[in-house]
Amino acid sequence: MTARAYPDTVDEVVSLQAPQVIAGEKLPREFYARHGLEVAPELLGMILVHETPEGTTAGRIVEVEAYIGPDDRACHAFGGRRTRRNEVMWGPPGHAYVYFTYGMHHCLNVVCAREGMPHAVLVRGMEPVVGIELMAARRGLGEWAGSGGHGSTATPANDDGTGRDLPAGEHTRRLRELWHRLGAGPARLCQAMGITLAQNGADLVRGPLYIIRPASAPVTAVAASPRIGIDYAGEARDYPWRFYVPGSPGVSRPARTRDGRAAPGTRQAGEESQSAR
DNA sequence: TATAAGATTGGCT
DNA sequence: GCCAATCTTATAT
Repeated sequence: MTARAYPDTVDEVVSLQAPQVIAGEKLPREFYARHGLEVAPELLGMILVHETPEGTTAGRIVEVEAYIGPDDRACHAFGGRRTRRNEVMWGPPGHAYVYFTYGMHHCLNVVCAREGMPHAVLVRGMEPVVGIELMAARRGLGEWAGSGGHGSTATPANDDGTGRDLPAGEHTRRLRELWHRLGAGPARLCQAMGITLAQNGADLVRGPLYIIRPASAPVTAVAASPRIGIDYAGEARDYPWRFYVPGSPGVSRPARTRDGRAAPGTRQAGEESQSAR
């Protein structure tokens, strides 16, 4: 039983890019001014938007992780550490905490809770909604998403350059893979959205980087798992503070469970369902 | 000033 | 599955 259907046709993708999907209310300060564990799952399905001189990009958030302050060993503010890097976490809610890591990657967090209480939600995965070609260009995948070239419904990855239609299954596989490469993972997402340290501290309630509640396409299923990449965090590594939309191609990787097996609903881009189908 | 590690990704075995 | 890339940040001399 699938919780949500993912695009099988070009038309469905086009409809997902339609303006009404991003027509919605910008999330107010009060939305963010709550405990990180309360905000995190509610961010799933919301639309992250970034307006830049290059153009506007937007994506549907499908994977997040909560980092909840001085007592959370995985949190940058663990132990009450207040540094130049994490300073924004300590400020008022509704701002972007962007940090640079591994010498090349940026990660976006949404600051929650109250000023002086460093909660943040890491945005780890999205499904591209607006500006897919710009995202692809930023990610160095221009040839993947270049304008299709024929027909008014030309969309990313629907064209093999021969002018012929692709088989339906192959089409779906390519779409899932493109979406995965554009939005699955905190650093991929930032690169696609044009988010860098320049956005660190940005006010999500006032500026060109913001999150809206979509007028349609609500999330129908939420799964939880341990957070990714925090083996250093002691027993906190097992806390189920990662939230994601099962089956979405925008989810970065399978859940890690205590016994090391992949959890349900974490199929990767382009994968076919293993079970009933 | 020096050193180690990182809320990752992509390429190769 | 393993490992290099690449450099800011945090922390220890």
